[in-house]
Amino acid sequence: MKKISESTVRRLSLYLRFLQEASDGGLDTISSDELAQRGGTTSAQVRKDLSFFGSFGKRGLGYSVPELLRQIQEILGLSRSWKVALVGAGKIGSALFSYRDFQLRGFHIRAVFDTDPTKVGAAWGDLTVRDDGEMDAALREQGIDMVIVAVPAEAAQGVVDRVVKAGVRAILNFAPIRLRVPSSVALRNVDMTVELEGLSFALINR
Amino acid sequence: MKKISESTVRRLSLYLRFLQEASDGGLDTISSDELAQRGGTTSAQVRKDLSFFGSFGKRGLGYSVPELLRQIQEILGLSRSWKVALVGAGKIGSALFSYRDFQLRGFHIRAVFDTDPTKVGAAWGDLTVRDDGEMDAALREQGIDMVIVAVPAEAAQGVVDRVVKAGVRAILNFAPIRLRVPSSVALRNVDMTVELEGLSFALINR
DNA sequence: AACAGCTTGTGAAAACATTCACAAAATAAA
DNA sequence: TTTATTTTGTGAATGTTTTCACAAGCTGTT
Ligand SMILES: NC(=O)c1ccc[n+]([C@@H]2O[C@H](COP(=O)([O-])OP(=O)(O)OC[C@H]3O[C@@H](n4cnc5c(N)ncnc54)[C@H](O)[C@@H]3O)[C@@H](O)[C@H]2O)c1
Ligand SMILES: NC(=O)c1ccc[n+]([C@@H]2O[C@H](COP(=O)([O-])OP(=O)(O)OC[C@H]3O[C@@H](n4cnc5c(N)ncnc54)[C@H](O)[C@@H]3O)[C@@H](O)[C@H]2O)c1
Repeated sequence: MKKISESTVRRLSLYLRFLQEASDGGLDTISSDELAQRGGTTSAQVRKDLSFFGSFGKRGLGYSVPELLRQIQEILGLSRSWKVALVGAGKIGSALFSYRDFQLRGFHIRAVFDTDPTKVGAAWGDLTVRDDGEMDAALREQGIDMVIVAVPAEAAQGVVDRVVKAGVRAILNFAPIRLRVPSSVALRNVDMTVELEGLSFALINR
Repeated sequence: MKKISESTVRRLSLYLRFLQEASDGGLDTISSDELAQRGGTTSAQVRKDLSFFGSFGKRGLGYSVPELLRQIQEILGLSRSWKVALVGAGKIGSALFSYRDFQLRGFHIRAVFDTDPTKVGAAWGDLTVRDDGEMDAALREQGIDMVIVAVPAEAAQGVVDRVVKAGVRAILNFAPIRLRVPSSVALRNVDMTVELEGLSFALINR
């Protein structure tokens, strides 16, 4: 299969979101142009993005909202549910844990780990925060698909090495550090400092 | 001035971080190749990125760590301090508020707003959570440079319209929605669902 | 059945970003 | 001083992504 760019995948996520809104609004067809306007892109871009995966539209008409919704969910792997573990039960960890949108889209947090004895044992929803030492075995036993890393930067690489060794192949990292992972592991970083610095640059350059 | 790409700016942020580490480690020169390896890029890329802004290195030697540190801070606008307001004193808002890295890099949260009467009036550090109704005037009075939007998606566009009208020209958005802003306003989105969906796509495509 | 009005799907062109490759400059050693 | 070694800065080459532009296909109308 042809290599799909990261920007295409990001845009598919956005299209999916608009389709959901359109669907909630009772709309049943949508054109590439409408999709584009909502996403701040062009209709040609929308069509090109979709064309990597097939032809889902009807000329003269546009796309069937429920049909395209289903197709993009399929493409992105969202028709199944994913088992997620959260490492680091701190401030950002707890915000993420209670974030309903994740559940809603099929990302289910099934385990939470921390090293802090004052946090281990705490009840979080229907889970218990477990000791970090149990992580390696638990990831395998529970068949965890993805790990969210929300530990301090100094601890992050160590955690990730163990996570990778345990066979997990997708990681979402919140620590402000460039993690090293084998190329077989998918890694995304959420780096808020980089975003703020980008804004700073924009402010002084106009 | 030539247009600088967003990827270049992102990488500058990363270089800055490595330079800080190098500086803390007592290193006083660094080569484009060392910088590249830490950032998962190539030495040519590092040199090209820097070349948009000047020549900071010495052939045969590399870059002076403190000098390049200062230069990149200057380029990114980090030699001054920025006044930031936080809108939405919820779970993610409170995590962000207590995030020390922001302060450390010159982003100072100077005001927090919320609509919820049970939150308004609460003491957050040396600030008081203020009523959302006071926001428009306060942004101007305090000379706020940037706003962090951490309100529910439904409320985000409304908040942003007011923020823009109040003259703020940089926004960091956490709500899972595509905000519309005039092109004179810099906008960055932190969209965790998009990242998770990217991981999902990666998992089913190898 | 033919025509008018739209919108898709897609090669080709244009714009943009990364990598290559090497002359130029700096240092240190002979 | 000359030579060997290192690493920058940068045009040119290559690779990637976006935009353009239009034939092909679908619907509804006459
Ligand atoms: N708070 C924010 O808004 C924010 C924003 C952006 C990035 N981050 C980053 O996210 C990470 C967490 O930030 P936070 O504010 O939640 O910090 P925090 O101190 O509140 O939480 C970190 C948690 O990780 C736990 N921990 C430490 N080592 C561990 C290990 N080896 N295994 C498991 N758990 C371990 C700690 O006990 C603590 O509970 C940091 O890297 C931070 O830079 C935070
Ligand atoms: N919690 C997370 O981990 C997380 C992760 C990613 C994105 N987000 C997004 O961040 C936003 C906030 O999420 P949260 O979990 O903190 O929700 P939350 O409900 O805890 O907080 C939202 C806060 O915004 C306030 N608010 C509502 N309308 C407002 C207005 N017009 N002006 C000012 N304040 C207003 C509410 O009173 C509440 O205190 C949401 O858009 C959410 O989708 C949250």
